[in-house]
Amino acid sequence: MSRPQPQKRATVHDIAAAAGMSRGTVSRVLNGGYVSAEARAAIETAMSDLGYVPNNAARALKMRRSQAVAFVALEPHSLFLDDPNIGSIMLGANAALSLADHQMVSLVVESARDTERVARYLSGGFVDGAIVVSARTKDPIIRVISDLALPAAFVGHPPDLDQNIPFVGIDNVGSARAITEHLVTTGRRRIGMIAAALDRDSGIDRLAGFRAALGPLFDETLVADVPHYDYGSGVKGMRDLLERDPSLDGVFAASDAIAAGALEALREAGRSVPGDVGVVGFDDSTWAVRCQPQLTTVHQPAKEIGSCAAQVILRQLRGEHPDPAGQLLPTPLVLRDSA
Amino acid sequence: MSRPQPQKRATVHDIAAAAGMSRGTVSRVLNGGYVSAEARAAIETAMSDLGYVPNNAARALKMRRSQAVAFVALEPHSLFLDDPNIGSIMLGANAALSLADHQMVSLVVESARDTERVARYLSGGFVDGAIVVSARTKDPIIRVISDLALPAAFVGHPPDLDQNIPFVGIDNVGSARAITEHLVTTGRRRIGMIAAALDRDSGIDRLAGFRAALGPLFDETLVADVPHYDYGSGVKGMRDLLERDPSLDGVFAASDAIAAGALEALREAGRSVPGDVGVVGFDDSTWAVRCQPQLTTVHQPAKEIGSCAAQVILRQLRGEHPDPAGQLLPTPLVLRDSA
DNA sequence: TACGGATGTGTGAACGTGCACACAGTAGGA
DNA sequence: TCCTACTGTGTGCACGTTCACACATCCGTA
Repeated sequence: MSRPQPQKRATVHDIAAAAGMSRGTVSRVLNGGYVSAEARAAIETAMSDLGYVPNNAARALKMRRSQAVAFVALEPHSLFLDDPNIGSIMLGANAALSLADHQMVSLVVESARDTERVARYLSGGFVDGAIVVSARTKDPIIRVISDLALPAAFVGHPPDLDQNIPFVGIDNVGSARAITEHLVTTGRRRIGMIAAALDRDSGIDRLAGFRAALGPLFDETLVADVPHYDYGSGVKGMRDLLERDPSLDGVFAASDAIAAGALEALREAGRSVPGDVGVVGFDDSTWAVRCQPQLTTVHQPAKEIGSCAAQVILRQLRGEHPDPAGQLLPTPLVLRDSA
Repeated sequence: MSRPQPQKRATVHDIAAAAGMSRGTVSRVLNGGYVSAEARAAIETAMSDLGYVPNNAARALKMRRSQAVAFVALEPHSLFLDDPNIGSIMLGANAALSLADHQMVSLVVESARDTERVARYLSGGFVDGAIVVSARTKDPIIRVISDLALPAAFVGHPPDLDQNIPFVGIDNVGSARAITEHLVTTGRRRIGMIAAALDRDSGIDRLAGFRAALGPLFDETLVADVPHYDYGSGVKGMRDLLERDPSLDGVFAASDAIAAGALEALREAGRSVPGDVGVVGFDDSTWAVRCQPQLTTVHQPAKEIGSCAAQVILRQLRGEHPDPAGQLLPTPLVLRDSA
């Protein structure tokens, strides 16, 4: 028969008894304090003999600290499958938290059921803070976090985000403007955009930057609106644009994946890149160097974003005020072959 | 000044006092039992008035159950950036756990520091079980799990895995054999393979299947050995193969990403696909439909693998014996344009 | 009337930890 | 001699929850 509780785990009591000491002394060995060399040695051998592992749940209950930070990915379906950045952001955050001896735990929110359960999890004392990625306007998770006053950091921020919740991101407006200007200065005149995710700050801002760069050249009809940052949307968006204006000679795609899809649609329409049409992307993800031709794009410092968000949390845990409420990281242009 | 503990959180005591009831009754409202309608109503209004949220740490301490299951991704650097399957496996596992009202928490192990901390986390009572992805031979995490007798499920299994730890995977040998046979039956005669990750079971088994399918046709010199399942490795591996035998007319790539890289190298060498060379991949990931031509490949049921691993854990938590120690999921061939 | 069962409620203990406190011994200085 | 400081150890309590048990009330029936 299988046993629900396989073997009783050793506790501080057991260690104390085995070493002929009291619980307090065991605790001091673990957490620092005055302990004689013999006592320490006796307790340490007892611990390794009995295979002692401290009980996090009890520690968290007593200390009100779990040494864990949540990494919440909202609506990750498209994120994990199409957006290569999320992985880098996670790894960046994990590396920074790891250095401070905190455990990063990633939570995935796909359904309403998930939302509720994750909200309970966040408020239940299992984590000391939360990094939230890709929150949408009015997400219930946001409410939970601000109600609880849980230390938090948003990666990108939805338009209606509470003012005093810090966020980390990039200057989407400025970067979009810069890369669009690259198209202009290299002689493109009929420039369109495949805009995506217009319900998120990133999508809205990239469109705004595009518009600002073009000024009077901006033409509303040359903006194709697609739902997601993925390859398929790129193919469809590009076909759409070509239909609206066959004389198009420049395209700003809201992501590298979209740009890759656009390249495909252009190839199928018999246009050469960068000869007939200049294409630029956004993200500098693995897509950028896989494409033929390789993409000129905006480098998004995903790893740094992750580690920066982690720092924001750690500062709050130390009781410091998160200095700049919002933090924007630099995004250099990467010039390759597509424009 | 910032306050370390923002506001005192309401406890069952506070709720009981506010509702004029005892803690026991509050607990019964939460967990079921005999409660009168009035008492229930009073307690429920008190709970929403005070914004009560149960403390998971206390519950976990008392119950010895956290209702959380870890999803441990070992050496995820390449996983998250190159392997599109890991995301689907995660989402599949999360969906299944979600249905059973369990929280999936993903842990990332990149460094030795991570290994130790994750081991502590797993043994500390914050999770009831663990799904382990992509374990390598002799990973310390494996030892921790079997020492603790923590309910576990491996996705794929390293060659030296303890016999009684259940795993979920696919029949890499059989699938590789089947897809290679497709090359043979469509008339290819000089068939090479780009083999990857020969330190993992998946890599070893795919090579074995390839060899078995070819029988006497197998030629040791037509196997290019690359370290990872990624695009860049595909490009390099294909160049290598073409150099070894320019008359090659078929290639089995150990992953779709590798196949995509191979297509690139073939294009650069002026070979047509599938005209001159037939190419087949493995995974049926998003790569497969992005390529030109689209890939004939082996469908890997990533989502099902995840949910199956979750089921294995849930069964163990119910005290059932994990019925089949190892479970292999079917992998249909997907015929597209590349061979 | 008395009894057993169903329904409803309160109380004490325990989960495993860390910390405040109490206590004991030693040493140095006024 | 007394006071203080430092080192080393043991004890009680609290963190917030759940569960077993005790108690209380009501009903139907013997």
